[in-house]
Amino acid sequence: MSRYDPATIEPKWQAAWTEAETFKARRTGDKPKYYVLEMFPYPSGRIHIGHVRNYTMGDVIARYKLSTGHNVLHPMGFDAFGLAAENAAMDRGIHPKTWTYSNIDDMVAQMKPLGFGLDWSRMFATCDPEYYGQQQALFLDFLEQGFVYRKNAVVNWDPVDMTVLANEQVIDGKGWRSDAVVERRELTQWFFKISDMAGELLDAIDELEDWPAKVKLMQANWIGRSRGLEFAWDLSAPVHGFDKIDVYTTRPDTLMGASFLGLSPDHPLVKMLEKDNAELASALAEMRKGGTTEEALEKAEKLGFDTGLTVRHPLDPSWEIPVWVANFILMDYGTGAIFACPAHDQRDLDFCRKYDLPVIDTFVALDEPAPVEAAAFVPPKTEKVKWISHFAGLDEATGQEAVDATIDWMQAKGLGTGVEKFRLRDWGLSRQRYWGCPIPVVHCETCGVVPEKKENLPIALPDDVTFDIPGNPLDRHPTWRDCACPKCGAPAKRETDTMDTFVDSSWYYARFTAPHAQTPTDLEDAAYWMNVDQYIGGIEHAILHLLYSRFFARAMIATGHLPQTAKEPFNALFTQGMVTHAIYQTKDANGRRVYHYPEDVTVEGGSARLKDGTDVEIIPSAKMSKSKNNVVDPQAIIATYGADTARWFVLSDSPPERDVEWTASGAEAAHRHLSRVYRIAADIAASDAPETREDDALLKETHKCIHDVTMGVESFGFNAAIARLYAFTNALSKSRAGKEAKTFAAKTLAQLMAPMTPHLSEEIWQLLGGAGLIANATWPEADEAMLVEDTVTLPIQVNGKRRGEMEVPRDMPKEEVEKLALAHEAVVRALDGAQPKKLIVVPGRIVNVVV
RNA sequence: GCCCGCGUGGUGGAAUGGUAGACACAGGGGACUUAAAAUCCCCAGGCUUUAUGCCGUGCCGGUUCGAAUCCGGCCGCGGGUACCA
Repeated sequence: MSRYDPATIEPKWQAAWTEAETFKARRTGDKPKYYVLEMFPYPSGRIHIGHVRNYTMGDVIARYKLSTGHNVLHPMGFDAFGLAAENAAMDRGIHPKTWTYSNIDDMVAQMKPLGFGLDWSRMFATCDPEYYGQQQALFLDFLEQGFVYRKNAVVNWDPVDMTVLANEQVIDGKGWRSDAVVERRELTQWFFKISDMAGELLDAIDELEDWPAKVKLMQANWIGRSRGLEFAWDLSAPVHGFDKIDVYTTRPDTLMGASFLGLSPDHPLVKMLEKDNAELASALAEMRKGGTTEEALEKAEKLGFDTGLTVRHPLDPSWEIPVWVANFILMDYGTGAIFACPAHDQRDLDFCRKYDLPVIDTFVALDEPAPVEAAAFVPPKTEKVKWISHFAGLDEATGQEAVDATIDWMQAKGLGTGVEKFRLRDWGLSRQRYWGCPIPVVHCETCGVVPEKKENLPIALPDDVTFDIPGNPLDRHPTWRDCACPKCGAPAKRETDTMDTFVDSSWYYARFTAPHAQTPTDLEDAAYWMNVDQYIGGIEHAILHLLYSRFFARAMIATGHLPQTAKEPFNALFTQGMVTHAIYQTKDANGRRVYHYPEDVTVEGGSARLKDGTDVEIIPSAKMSKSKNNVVDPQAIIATYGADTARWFVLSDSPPERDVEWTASGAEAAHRHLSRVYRIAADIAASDAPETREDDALLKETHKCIHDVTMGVESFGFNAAIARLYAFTNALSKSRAGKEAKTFAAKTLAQLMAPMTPHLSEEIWQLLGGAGLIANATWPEADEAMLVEDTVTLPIQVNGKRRGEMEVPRDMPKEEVEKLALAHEAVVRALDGAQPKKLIVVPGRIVNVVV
């Protein structure tokens, strides 16, 4: 008898699927469609075990849906623009294009042996001119529709390298290469008007029924709807044409606690003041140091500068408060100006203590009415508090009631306007980099900013660029910028900014429905295949990628590139966990970290050392990263055990949504199990056992297994489904049923395993005389009548603790269960002649006696 | 800092208000074998006075007849934080 030999069978069945075009997506009228999509990978060059896990999950769904009678679309592509290619160019002198396409070739070559049921004919990379040319066409349509505009925005500026840095290139406020302190500098940049859709994007979250609640919550918080009051403070004396300052506050009820008026360093008034105030200018320079991330801004030391100006309190013109510039006030949110109420905001309080500004209580706790000292009093908005003196006449009210009453009161007096605002900012899409999609506009001296003509698309990246000096090579290219103005024909200059790579990934799902169409999409194909029925990806994309995609779908509908029904492009979302692996690190003579490969480290009982005996520090459960040398390469596992073992193992032990720590030992065991399944099937094929009394029991087991595994696959409970398959394999192995019953059981087992271990399943299917490819076979259906047991084991609790159990008919009436339970030895002993205080019977589940 | 998760035996995990530890890994014991590998069978949360016992799901408290599960507060870890993708 032959042994399980994946090296032979895996290429054989892959060839058979290719030959039969099993996974080619087809549009036919007789079947429902199903579109399953995994977030496409960045072509780093090597697939890692996390990719294997991610794509295996998608493949399980795709193959399952194929066998339940769907036309399945399951495509693959590459998110191929981005920083890493430029870094490779700088570090190793390889052209980004060469590097990227060679990485794509390598990754495809590594993915194909895994036997994923993908329609490879639809593959594309976002750096293909065919793709980004259509993206440029989309951009032009968005521009025409008013979804795109230009404005100033801050970037990380490296003053030594004279270049813009990405946030990840800013380390502790310094440039990663130059080590210079980074500054925030303003540039004119392109923006998508996503904020116009903030309310719609927020409200529509409720429609996303099959999205994880945590993702919906994260998006809702990110969009951040708030209701507040916008009102003006009159300057005591007008300056630079300003006679008042508009502020927005979500806590207008604390207006009587105003201590100072704060301006963002980027506020227009501050920019005017800066011009003739050297002291202010130098304070602002200090405030503008450091990166642009929200985290950096939040954690930065709170700095202030007294402008010397004062404003009049809107409710009492004789009350004047000072105007300060404060670095924690964001120009992007509200009006870029606030009033501070230190008694009820910790950040304001810290600021006021630092700069010796007054702290005025406006409300106190009902139970402990103490004035604010070191900690601001910030109760939940739903908690009732006592107001010291409230202008709208409140005595005891919650914060929310006070806010609403204040807004009404201020509006009635004509002092302000209640407004709704969002935290969500417009999407800045300009990148001052080479390796991205060129923004298809032209700068003309007479016509200004002019959109490129569609017939000139794609505006392709030039190949002859170098990366020996920092900055954008498009900026210094001798000829690429030169062009004719599409409007007047005069010599003009191309825009040299390229698009954020999030643009590339915001519509690729739509492009997969017609990857070679001469327009961004083909409406018929899009109408057939959209929406993505199941989207699978990492939780790290919970906000940006998924929100931008939702925006893009709407903008594409508005510009006629998607049907109305594609407003929410992802019907169901599943966020899988990461595969993590310990990092092994030591420090060199200079105290710098040195990372070691797992194979160079001996781990024994929680401590690790190198071959030369050096102690190694173990950092557990870290995200796999090439630079940390902790990436597990699936190639070795596939070479040793085959793709099915790798696929089975990555699904078997952990729930798919959870992070999983990679250990090598499990792969061996997974392979032993698959060999065992093969052996069991081969034994059955070779046997001629007649039918026995055990046939029915095995048949029943088989149907229970069909039911449980189907439920598992439908609900992403892959690990539970696999545990069930282990148990069923054990049952089949021990069963003394006859050949016919066992053949049915083994063929069913092969079918239930097929989404996970497709090659082995095809082999077993063939061995046991199954017709055609198992990939095309109809998914087995459980016979409901076989799933029901006649009796159940009821646990008996006394005071909630398990004290015994009894076997009763499944449908025994409650009264009889009670009678039996009270007669149970353990209950009799516990009662000791007394009456039970309470008797709880949950039919089919449990009995609890309270004594 | 802020937002969102997660935390269960030596290990991965199961159980989503009803028998905590299914199914595996690693470990221990046995069968088969001249021997080994492979295979098959069995054991296995902790404690102790070995029982009809006690403890036990990060920590503290609460709700409930009953909590890993729900609520409140802490601790630890992870993801995101708008130019990594």
